[in-house]
Amino acid sequence: MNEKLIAVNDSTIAGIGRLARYFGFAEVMGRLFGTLLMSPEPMSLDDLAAQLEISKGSVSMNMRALERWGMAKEVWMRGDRKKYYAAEHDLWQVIRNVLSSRERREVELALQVLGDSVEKLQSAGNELSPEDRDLAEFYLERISDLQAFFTVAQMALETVLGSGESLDFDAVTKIEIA
Amino acid sequence: MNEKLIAVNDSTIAGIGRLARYFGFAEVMGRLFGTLLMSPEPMSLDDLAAQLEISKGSVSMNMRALERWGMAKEVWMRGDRKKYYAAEHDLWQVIRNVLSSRERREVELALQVLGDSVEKLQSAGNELSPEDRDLAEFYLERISDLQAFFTVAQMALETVLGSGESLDFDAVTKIEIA
DNA sequence: CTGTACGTTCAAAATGTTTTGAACGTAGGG
DNA sequence: CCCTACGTTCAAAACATTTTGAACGTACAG
Repeated sequence: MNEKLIAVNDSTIAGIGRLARYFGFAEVMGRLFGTLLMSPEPMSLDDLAAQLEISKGSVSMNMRALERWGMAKEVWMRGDRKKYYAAEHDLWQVIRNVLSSRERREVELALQVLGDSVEKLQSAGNELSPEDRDLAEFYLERISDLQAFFTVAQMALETVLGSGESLDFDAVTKIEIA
Repeated sequence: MNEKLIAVNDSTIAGIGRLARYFGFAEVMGRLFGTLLMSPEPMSLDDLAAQLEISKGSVSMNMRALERWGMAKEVWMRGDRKKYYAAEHDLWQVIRNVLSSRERREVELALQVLGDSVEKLQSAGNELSPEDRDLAEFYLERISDLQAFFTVAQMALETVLGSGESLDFDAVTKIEIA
């Protein structure tokens, strides 16, 4: 294969590895995804292990993670009992998969915890000393800021998730904050 | 201090620590930020080390990082030679600081690398065998998808960064993709 | 000038994460 | 029914990150 093609392949894979790390995934996972994305043909576990020079065990585990994230799909090759994988190459789909299974949970959890805190502070009511009452007041303000923050995040998220094909930014535009 | 207030303080700080980790920062950094955010008064390094039960060295290093990220500010207390810190409590400001000094660079770098790849592929021109020519074609398609992706990210980023006070989602709405 | 109360630094230790590879399970070909 | 070519698992090893604390520098009070 041509040297320049190899260079392009390498830097793309490295870049996607970097990006994966950025998004909180294992870097190898990103490199596996990148390798598949830059392959015209599906690849077997051994192909992947060979190309990235990592152990087969690692490939196996990371590929299953990629599958769970909806970033790669198994491809059946007739007359071959190896497993072959292909990358989900619609990047918007990938983003939607990740946002919906990970970020959404995270935001909901945060809002949940904040809501609980507000309740707790309100229920603390009159068992508080005067100083503590001021502090509770202060906490409520800060927590309200955090709630506003996560609520906007949630709206943006749901808007992106609700968008079809390639990301529809017109819809995102409709979000407003009080 | 009232038990419920302590519980709220703790869970908020833990949550912000978690969030920090999510954003690729050290968790302690997040807890330091959270501690300051939930404190009505600025706090000294020793205060912070005591409250979080971590070493002073760690506090010192992490606070400087927080300062660099524009997430905390030094506050001068007259008649005291300790350093006091307060959190930047405008969360939109914090987000803008982070996006502008970190994500922006990242996106620009990615687009840079992708552009270089396109050039390289085009310059590879006729030194390619027929198979390699097909592969180059394929690479160009995939890279073009990546470019589209990062370009939208860049637009979204710049729009958020250009927004004033609290995030203006109307502006974000204006972004469209081809 | 001296002592003290601080902040900073950084090497070593503790801790956490990733990677490996050998052991194992399994299905399908012969 | 065995043998082989695979995929999976997981404990141990390699590696990376974070935390600590002792050593150090500095500035200020007395």
